Amino acid sequence: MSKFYITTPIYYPSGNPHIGHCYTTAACDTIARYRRMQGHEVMFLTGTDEHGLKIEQKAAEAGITPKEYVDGIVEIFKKLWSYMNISYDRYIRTTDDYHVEAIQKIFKDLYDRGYIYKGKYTGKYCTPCESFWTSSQLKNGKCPECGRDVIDAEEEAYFFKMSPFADRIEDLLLHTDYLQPRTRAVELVNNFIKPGLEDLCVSRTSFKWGIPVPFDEKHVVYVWIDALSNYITALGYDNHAYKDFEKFWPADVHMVAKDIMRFHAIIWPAMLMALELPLPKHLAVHGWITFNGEKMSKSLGNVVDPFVLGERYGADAIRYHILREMALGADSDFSNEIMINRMNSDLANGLGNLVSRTVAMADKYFGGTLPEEREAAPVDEDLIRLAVSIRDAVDNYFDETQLKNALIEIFKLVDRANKYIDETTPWILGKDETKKARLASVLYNLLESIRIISSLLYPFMPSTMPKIWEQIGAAEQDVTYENAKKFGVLPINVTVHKGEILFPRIDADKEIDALNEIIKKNLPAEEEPAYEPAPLAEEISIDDFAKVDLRVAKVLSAEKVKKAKKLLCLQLDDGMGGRQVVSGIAQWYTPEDLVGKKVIIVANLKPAVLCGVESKGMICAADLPDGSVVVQFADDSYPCGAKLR
RNA sequence: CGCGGGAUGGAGCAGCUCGGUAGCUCGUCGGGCUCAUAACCCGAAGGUCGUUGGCUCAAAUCCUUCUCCCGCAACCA
Repeated sequence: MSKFYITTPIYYPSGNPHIGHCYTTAACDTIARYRRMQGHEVMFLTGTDEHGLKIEQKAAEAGITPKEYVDGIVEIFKKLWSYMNISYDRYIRTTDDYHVEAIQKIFKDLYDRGYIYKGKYTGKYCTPCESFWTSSQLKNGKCPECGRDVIDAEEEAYFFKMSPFADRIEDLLLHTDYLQPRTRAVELVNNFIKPGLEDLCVSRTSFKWGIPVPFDEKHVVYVWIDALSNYITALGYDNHAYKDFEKFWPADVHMVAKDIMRFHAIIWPAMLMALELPLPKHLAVHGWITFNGEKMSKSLGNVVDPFVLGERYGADAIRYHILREMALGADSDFSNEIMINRMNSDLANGLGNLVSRTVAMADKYFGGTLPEEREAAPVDEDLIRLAVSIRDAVDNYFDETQLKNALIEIFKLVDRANKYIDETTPWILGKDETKKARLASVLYNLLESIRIISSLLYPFMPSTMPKIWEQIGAAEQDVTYENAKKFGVLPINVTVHKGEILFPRIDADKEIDALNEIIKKNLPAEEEPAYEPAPLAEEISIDDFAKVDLRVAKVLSAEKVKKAKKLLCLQLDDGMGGRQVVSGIAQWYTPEDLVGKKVIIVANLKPAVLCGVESKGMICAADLPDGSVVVQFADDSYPCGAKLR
């Protein structure tokens, strides 16, 4: 028996799971179930990445220990997975003892091999938050957490050498089918490999909630090694908790969302190369689920609670919707309208109704049990031909991780079967005693089509398909992968059982109203985030202030900086010969808005180069609560160059 | 000229690798049917396949110009 190892990322439990987590996990679950059906020995791994500063802070806010905090959220993740029928084989938590032990060994191993060395990490540091930020994380040059000033600082840290692996990674991305879809390979290579791979900072001293570096206890292992290694520690690599490493490694598929593609496309292979381990076969990257076109986020107030959706429509309907809607690589928009349309047209009108009408007719005309007499007709052939061909097509799509297309393929048979009913008009046959044999054939062919459909659909909707099997009188041995390619599997005198409606039709208008109601109610966002002015900066003396030279200047001309989204380049008359200033206000002001107006500038600011354009000074403007910026215009009567104090 | 992706009937997408009747889902309109969850089936309307030029007997498909969108990178001094 061949093996198949598939993983979700390990999720960061700094908040409750949302529909995006559901997508990745449901997709992996579907693949895992399909592979099991095919007879592979499957290892399906998911878990949580539980260390780091953010967890430490969240726990502190809640007044509990980090472990207590993550325990609570992990509970919710597991509950959701059980609710969504996720058949994971193993759940790894980075706080598990065996993982901690293994990470320490791996870190030491990499150090001994010479790939990890001690160095200095420099960055922008916010003292009150005790956090380092990269300059791109800063907001308006200030700490993104608290809005206060940051200082240049450095801390001692361990680094992982990336450069030795650059060539091999480039080859992996460009010349193998590791990355699925391949569209982003060139982008990764151009942006990260060609400019030179920077060594990776793999330890921190600025927070405590992590795995201590074994030979230098004031450091904790930073996320890369801690989290990415889960894919091997969960199999027992460098630990004694499990013994499956030899059997399951390398992974067949790591599935991730595009935001963490880079780590899995570059860092993870580099680590494995350093450890001299085989590389995973595929990295399947999917897009984000957007909500009414916007990226899902709590602050936008559009998080759809999977528990709420599941309660209303059932886990299978949600699984179907997200798997049917999402294509590998691309984002897909999630809205209540799209979701309800999909569930109504495919599940209720298409599949559900097909089962319902077929079973109802068998019941009505034959009391539930088909007679053994048969009469074939040419019109049957097309249906049967399609029915036995579906499995191969689905196989191919699974090999390419194209679950959406697999579903489309299966539903072609649903449509074909519904059409077959019209072609054969069983309700007319039913009125003619001499047509009983023909009628039995028609119904049998329909039941067989449904059997094949439901067998192949089982990995997608594992709780509803058994209900269909019950209704069409299929036994467990009838709905195997093997039989999904055969026609004529059900007993000739099969007995159907009328059952509940599988997918109730949803009243779209009412339902959308109801959902909007719920969204509104669930959002504490109603507490209009009162405008919180940024915290007061540190007190300064009059001498400090005297260092700042504020001047009035007139905008002579302005133009957008090419290649920059936010920057305007302004030529100013500062009464001192003129100067050029670049300002990040292009989103809120056009050049015409500014020309001729007078502004206040910080005139003695050290010049800097932004996007290749020199800027001498900065324009004074106010930050608004919604993130926009308002320029402080000066009265036209002020002379250019006038000094403010 | 930073890198990459995209622009196809009202909406959302496929087709483009390897040129040759423009297809699917939803929506709209008309018809059929009555077994079924007001479901199902058939038909119709609706597209100069973003723009310019080119190669070709023939271009949505190959090359070129431009415009606009979206990622990534850079940037609110």
